[in-house]
Amino acid sequence: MSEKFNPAEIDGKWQRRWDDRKVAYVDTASPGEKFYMLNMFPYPSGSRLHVGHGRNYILGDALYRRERMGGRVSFNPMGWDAFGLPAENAAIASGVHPREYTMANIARMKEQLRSLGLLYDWSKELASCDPRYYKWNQWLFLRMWERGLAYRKTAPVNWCPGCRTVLANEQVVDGRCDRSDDPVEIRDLTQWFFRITDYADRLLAGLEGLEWPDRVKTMQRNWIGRSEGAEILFRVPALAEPVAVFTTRPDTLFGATFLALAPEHPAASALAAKSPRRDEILAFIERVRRESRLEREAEGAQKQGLDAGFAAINPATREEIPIWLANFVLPEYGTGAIMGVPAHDQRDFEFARKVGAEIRPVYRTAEKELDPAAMTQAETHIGYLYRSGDWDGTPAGPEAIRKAVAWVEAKGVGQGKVGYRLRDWLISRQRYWGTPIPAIHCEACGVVPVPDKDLPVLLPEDVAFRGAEGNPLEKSEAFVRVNCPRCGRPARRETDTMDTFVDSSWYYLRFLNPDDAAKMVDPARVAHWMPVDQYVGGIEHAILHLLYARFICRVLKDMGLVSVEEPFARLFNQGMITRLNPTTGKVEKMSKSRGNTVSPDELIARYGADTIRLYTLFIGPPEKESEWSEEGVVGAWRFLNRVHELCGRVAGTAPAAKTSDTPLARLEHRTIQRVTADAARFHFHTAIAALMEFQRGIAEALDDGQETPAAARRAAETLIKLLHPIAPHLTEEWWERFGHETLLLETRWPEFDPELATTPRVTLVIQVNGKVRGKLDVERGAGEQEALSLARCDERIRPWLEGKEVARAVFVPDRLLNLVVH
RNA sequence: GCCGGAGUGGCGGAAUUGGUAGACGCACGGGACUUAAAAUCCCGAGGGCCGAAAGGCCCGUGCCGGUUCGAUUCCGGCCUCCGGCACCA
Repeated sequence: MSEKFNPAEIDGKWQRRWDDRKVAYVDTASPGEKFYMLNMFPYPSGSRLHVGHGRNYILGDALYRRERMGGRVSFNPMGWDAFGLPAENAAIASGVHPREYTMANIARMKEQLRSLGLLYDWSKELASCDPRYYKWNQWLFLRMWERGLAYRKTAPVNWCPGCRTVLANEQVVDGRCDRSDDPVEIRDLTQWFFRITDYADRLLAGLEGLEWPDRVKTMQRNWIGRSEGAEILFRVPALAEPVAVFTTRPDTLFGATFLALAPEHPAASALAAKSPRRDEILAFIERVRRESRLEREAEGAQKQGLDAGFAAINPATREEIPIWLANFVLPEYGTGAIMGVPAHDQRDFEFARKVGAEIRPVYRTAEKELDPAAMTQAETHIGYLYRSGDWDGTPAGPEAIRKAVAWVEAKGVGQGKVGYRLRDWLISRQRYWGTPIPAIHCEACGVVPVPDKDLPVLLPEDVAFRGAEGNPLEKSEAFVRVNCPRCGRPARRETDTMDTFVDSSWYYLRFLNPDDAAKMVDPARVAHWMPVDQYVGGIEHAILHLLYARFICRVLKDMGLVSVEEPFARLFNQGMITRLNPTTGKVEKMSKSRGNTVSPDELIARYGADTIRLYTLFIGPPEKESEWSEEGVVGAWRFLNRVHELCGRVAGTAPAAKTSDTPLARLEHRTIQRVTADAARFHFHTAIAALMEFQRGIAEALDDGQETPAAARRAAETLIKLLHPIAPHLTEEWWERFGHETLLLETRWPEFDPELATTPRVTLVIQVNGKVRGKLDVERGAGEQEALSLARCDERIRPWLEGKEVARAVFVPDRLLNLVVH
């Protein structure tokens, strides 16, 4: 009957036209109300995109087109997070250079994005593996080094044997490498760090004002892990220096019956040196250090301890307490030493029970005292203090803690302190495909920064990958051999490269001046365009990328280059797309490794980009995970064809000039209202439902002869405008066939008349005692008296009122009348 | 253990501030068109009970209770699932 539309023809035609006219180009120096839309820039992976990947780009493009039609100068750039291990691993496996591999992937991915009708300002395209980009990583590194924010230290760090590199804490998940899944080992290595801990409080405070999903903010809060407490000094007669412990419960100080050191603590080896059991102690230290993080932090891991044979003095009781070395004390948190209060801390309790340390309660209730021998667990929050000198009688809580902090400060044995779980960001990697760290090791001068004039430090391209062990940079003599910039004598270049999360921590700024050879960021453009108004990307970056970007943005602000603390005002995390896996019979995340992916290419070939876009947006609320269904795609295809057919029916008529008060006009205005509101909260699935009703309404009005073709044509033009962000190709095509010379994308979003967005008559629900007993069709604005008399006369209502007395009537205008009867 | 989120037909989901629960779509059933099929269009449908039918009644948004004329929505107590953190002192 009706011709289907031909997506192959229409898609290509409009994609070419958008390209030719450079419709997405934005002069970032130009004024005007701005909207900065940004999708997290992708890693150009070797595998093709599947429809699960498409969701966040499609959503981003729909938002971009919608905002743009709203009249704001909208910027939607795209780039490539192009450094990283997979390219290097591919090089090792196949011999093809990471650059060649990456560039081929970029070209292919770009074509895939284009085939979905996604509009980006490609004139701003950047790739982090481009020396014009990574030069500024190096420049930033040097500035941070000058400010003491980049530094080198020897520390126990996470080593992934599979990736043959160190990892940041954020990249270790359950003791395993988040990329290769290998168990992570702890090694003592000298590495480069960024001092993110200096920004812990600011990173925490900034979360308050962000329009981000609560779960992401919570995850960041937990990761920063702020806790208030005190640092308390314990004198150790055998050592010159006292040992400091960090505790959140200084109020339990009188109950501290032992001191426990992480085996990595300097005092541990110092004591070993003085001990007759030196070898035994050193062996214990060595054994714990060799445990992987996985073993040491595993759930239910056994607490192990060794009595060092020395005493410390509890500053409150002045009694001698034993010093233990314990595997559950973590070297990186607090001071690496704790005071053990077994009566009131569960971990200390378990340890005390295991090694036989004293359990001394300092809290009791009025009714009873705790009996150490009978306790089965620590009591962390009970009663009031006793056996605690002047603090006796203070109830457990903040007051007790305040008293204790004041006391240790007055006695000079400690001070109030805030502890963080957050550790400094380890940024060096022992791999090739990343930004070279601009440092030079000179025997005479030490570690010397590369002078700015020598930037960028280029990655050497002629290195061998196949069969190579370790970092190929180390074997590149041309790269390593350099003269010291300070003394001029032969020196060695640093061969570590930067974590790729350095690249992604500031790329959103570089889109504003990607070709600027003179400076990293352009403060004037940043002042106009930042923050990003809408950031869209996956939840997997909740901590890593988003925390680092917030950190670096603050560093740049402190350098006077950036005007904002927070780079991303609003964040949206799209939900995963899942699909029934035919092999396992389970609904799983769509992924290549699970073998349940759907390729957009075949679907585009069959149904066109608009169908895929529409279905992807229709599948469910975008923040939730949604299951892909092959059959569902057909529904989207049918709808677009109904739109196509409708447009064909009205194309021959000129549109009616004005909206008059007709049912169709009212439907039109109500649809504009609904779609506008739904799009504002990204709920395109309900917007599409409204558009489906609208399409049907227009078609029916035309079929019934209720409306003139001119009025239907008018309505159809509104329909395709509202549909444009979702299905841009078909709607542009009809806009042109309707005789318009402008692009639909460049028209204004329709506005609705609030008066017309309502209906003149409404259904008034009649309830009796809260149950629906009838419905009345009444004029909008009908009064209570009128409704009441209509209800009393209604045949369906009357039986429910007979012989009863209406005690009360609840009337909600235009909605319901509830009669309460007895 | 702590934090965050979710639970509605056969399925995806809707119901913006408490006011007709199930919009829209998929799948399904029936019909129209067709020689036939595909495609398309129209109609139907939460469950149970009564009725020849028109229609009517009861139940129903994870469970139990509360507030209210009225609760998917608010409050209290649970259950289940998903995600994050967790020997962080």
